[in-house]
Amino acid sequence: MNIQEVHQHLMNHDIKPSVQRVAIMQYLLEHLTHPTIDQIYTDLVPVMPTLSKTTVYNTLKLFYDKKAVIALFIDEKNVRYDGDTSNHAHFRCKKCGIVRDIPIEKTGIPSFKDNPDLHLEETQIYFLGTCKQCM
Amino acid sequence: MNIQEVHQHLMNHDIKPSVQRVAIMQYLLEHLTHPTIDQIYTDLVPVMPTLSKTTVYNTLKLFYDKKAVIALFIDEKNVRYDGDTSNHAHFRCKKCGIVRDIPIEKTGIPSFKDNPDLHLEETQIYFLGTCKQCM
DNA sequence: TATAATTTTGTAATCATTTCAATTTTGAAA
DNA sequence: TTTCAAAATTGAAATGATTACAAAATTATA
Repeated sequence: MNIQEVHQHLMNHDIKPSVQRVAIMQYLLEHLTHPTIDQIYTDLVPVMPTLSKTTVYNTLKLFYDKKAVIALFIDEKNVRYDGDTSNHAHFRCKKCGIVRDIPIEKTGIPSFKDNPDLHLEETQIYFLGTCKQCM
Repeated sequence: MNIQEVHQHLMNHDIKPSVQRVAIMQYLLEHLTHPTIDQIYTDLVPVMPTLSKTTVYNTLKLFYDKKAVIALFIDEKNVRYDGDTSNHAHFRCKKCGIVRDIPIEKTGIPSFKDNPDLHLEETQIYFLGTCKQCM
């Protein structure tokens, strides 16, 4: 996705684009590997040397609040982010830590109809176990 | 649940009982409020003054590894624990932070049949949103 | 009882995240 | 273009959860 498209993508989510925001969103859209803040920062600093880690934190909080990214709490160590906001689940291998996407059939998603006293904003489905390589 | 029953409960999970382990498990079984390590420690120290927070960490890691408790990563701040290991989901209010149990109809649980290259150990379903009080 | 293994404890270290004030950038108005 | 205010970025310091580790205490075993 080129810069203009990322720019527009941010605008669509009511986020004022800046050089840093575009770079971070572009990174997320091109790296669907559920990176942590540190991974994003470490990968972007070489091409954007003035980038501050605080900016990465600020920016991802903003993206999350605007629902432009998914925040994954699947890992107790650090939060991971996913630029793919479509409906899907995640699997984490307890041994090597890798996080994989798991497609969810629409019928497989737990419903929330019977809780009128709770306003649902997001549903997170995590599978934990062992991947083939670690078995 | 009395001490003998908690003792047996630990044995059933292949956990060697100790005074601390029994106290912590009893606390978890009697407080299904998804407490954090700090909450458990703070509540138990008055009745067990020599208790160390490290012991609470060690013990809950052990319980989790033995699948005697559920660990909730629903909160990016800290891990929460649930002595109820039966199949259920959780809701967290983004405003006040309260974590509630959500019963899940068996049919509502996403299946994992189509992933023979992944060994599934646990499924976590989190709903995030706003509770009635905060609306 | 003596000894070994396990568990508990407290301190110090680690590391992700937040706070905060200063600096820089942006955008609008003159 | 210049000026000014608001917004965004930055870096350093603080916070707070968790882990590492070694000593002390407890428990199990010979």
